[in-house]
Amino acid sequence: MSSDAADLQEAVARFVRAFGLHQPDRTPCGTSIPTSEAHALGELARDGELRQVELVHRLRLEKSTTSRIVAQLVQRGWAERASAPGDGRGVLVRLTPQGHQAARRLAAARRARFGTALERIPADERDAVLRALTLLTEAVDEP
Amino acid sequence: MSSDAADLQEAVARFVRAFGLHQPDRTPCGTSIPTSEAHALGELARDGELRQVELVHRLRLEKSTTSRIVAQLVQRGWAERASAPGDGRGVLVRLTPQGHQAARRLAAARRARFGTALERIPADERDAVLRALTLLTEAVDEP
DNA sequence: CCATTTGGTTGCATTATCGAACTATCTGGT
DNA sequence: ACCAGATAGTTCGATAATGCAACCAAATGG
Repeated sequence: MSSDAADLQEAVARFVRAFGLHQPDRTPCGTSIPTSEAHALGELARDGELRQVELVHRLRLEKSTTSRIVAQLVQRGWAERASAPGDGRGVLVRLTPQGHQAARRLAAARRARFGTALERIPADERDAVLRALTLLTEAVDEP
Repeated sequence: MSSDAADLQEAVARFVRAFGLHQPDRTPCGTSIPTSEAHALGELARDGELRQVELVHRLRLEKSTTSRIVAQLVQRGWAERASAPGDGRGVLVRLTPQGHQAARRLAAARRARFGTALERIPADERDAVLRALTLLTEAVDEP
């Protein structure tokens, strides 16, 4: 049985719905922060601080959208803007201590959600699933 | 190397961004109809006609949201509502000829998009990717 | 026959996204 | 040095999508 484009399309569509990616205001992980902020928070937690433009690239959003997301993080007291060293145009976004704490909560919620999912995948298939997802991401990614 | 929840979370996050699931007004497949309508259209094309409540289940959306999506399809002239046979409350959503045509266009666009993605996946991995995606969908789906 | 469940619709509130217009800064070529 | 063009951000306006609550109509089951 060889897979064709339609099968793949359908599998992706199913995944999107099953995972609840339709809900923009609630992360699939159950925390109460908006999805985009969760993505941004995750990236920021990874590096502690990031150029805003780097966030644009990682999140694949318009700079205007990204600017707003950062503004929201700042408003929550989770991040602060500083001017980027060596570039007067740039903004450096840095997590505050509360931001780091929020990121830890988010990470815990994610672990919970993905942990139970992982348990439902036969142990000897887990690496294959992860690998497949990575392959698919690269395949679907347009440059 | 065994996968853990964090790896899975990250892989999913990457996929979501790479595939462009953030854009609500344009399907990842490049057609100009809104994402939700595309999903609905796909399901309707599959069966020709569906109870609206069935659409609610398949799309995993609120009945209000679904009602609106159907209204939009009707407004485009792609679907029509009829009262469900044997149930005076129910609505039967049926694709019009133009609706079927739109569905074919959508299917073609999807094939194009997923076809090139598929080409980028090594041939001997394709079945594995599809299988993994299905496994993941089941794992992530909460009852 | 009435209470409850089920299927739908509409109004209200939130959130998200993009593109365009505008400002500020940096960079490369002359 | 200087100016044109690229780059980084912000703000504004328009669109889309979603959920919840309130409400109505039809079915169902004691």
